[in-house]
Order: sequence, then structure tokens, then C-alpha cells
Amino acid sequence: MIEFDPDRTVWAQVYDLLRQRIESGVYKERLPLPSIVHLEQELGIARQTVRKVIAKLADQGYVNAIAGKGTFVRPREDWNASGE
Amino acid sequence: MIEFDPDRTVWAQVYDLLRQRIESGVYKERLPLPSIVHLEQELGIARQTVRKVIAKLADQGYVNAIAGKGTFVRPREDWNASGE
DNA sequence: TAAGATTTGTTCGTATGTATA
DNA sequence: ATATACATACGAACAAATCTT
Repeated sequence: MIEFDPDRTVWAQVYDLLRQRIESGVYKERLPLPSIVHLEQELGIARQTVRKVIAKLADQGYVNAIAGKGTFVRPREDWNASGE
Repeated sequence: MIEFDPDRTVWAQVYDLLRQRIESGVYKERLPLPSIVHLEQELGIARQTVRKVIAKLADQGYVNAIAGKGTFVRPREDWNASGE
């Protein structure tokens, strides 16, 4: 389980965590992230909060969610690291 | 169709219903339950809710789900009726 | 061998209600 | 009132195992 900073929102902290895992290669390009259910349990947070994070990661070009299949890490050139 | 008590969760009520059917012999030992799709339609509830109930029944030793075959009622001595 | 149907298993998507700050 | 967060529940698509034709 993870300890969250009570002074920041959970979703912002999870966003940073998952972005780091992508950028550092823990989650590899073109492969799926752990499922939403898995992340819920690993992080001890609600489904909607996980989805909020994934929506933002998708918006930033990090991942691509496909219904019924999974959420895949997009190739590095699609990432939009800075606020660009 | 079944009328659910709005003050209890659907899955808890369906769990009680199916457990009763098993314990009373409506669903017989070593034989398969109606399929998930059948239960969805009979009870008018979502697939995931049925699956949540079956997962709990399996956890309590009442049934054994086998992919591609069905969900079978386990012999009585395997049941874990009380909180034991 | 191949194709199709049935069944359980897994996944993302959406909506509602509740509680809290 | 708004944003955050959790729990429940429904919807839809995809996949794999099993069985039959």
C-alpha cells in the first residue's frame, strides 16, 4: 500500500507515480499497464480515481486505453512530457 | 424478475438467494448452476454483479467455476456455511 | 481439421449515490 | 456550491477454455 500526502490530492500523486513508472520503463512501451482493478488494489484507491489518472495520462499522450483489452503505453515519441 | 430491497446491496441479496438454492437442493451437488448469462436474465442484473456473487460463493466453498464448462455445486462437506 | 456455439474470465466505459472538505 | 474520493451497479467488448458439429 502507498502512503499519500494528505496535503495533495490522491489523483495527482498517483498521476506522478504512474508517469514516473512509464518514463523510467517500469511500464514498457506498447505493453499494457496493470488493469484498473489491479491498480485499485495495489494503490488502495477507488476505481474512479484510477480512471481519472488514466484519462489524464491518455490526454498527455502517455497511454492509450482500449475497451476490453487494456491500457497500453504509447511509444515515447507520442509523450507530451512538459505542459506543451 | 426479482424485487430487490433498496436498503441492501443487490449482490448481497443475490448471494443469499443462490446460497439458499444450493442449501435447499434447488441446485444439486456436482451439477452446474445456470450459466452466468442465464442468471443475468433471470435476475435482471449485470454480469459483473453475478460474477461478484459467484466469486463469493466459490470463496465460501459452495461452488467451483471452470472456464468453458460451468460453475458446479461442490459436495456438501466442502461448504463453509457459517463464518467458521 | 475447422468452424461455431456456449461458458467462464478479464477489461475499459459509464452512471448514480454518499460522504467529506 | 465545488472538488475530491469511495462504493455500488450496469454496459459493452474482448479473450480463452470447452464442447459439438
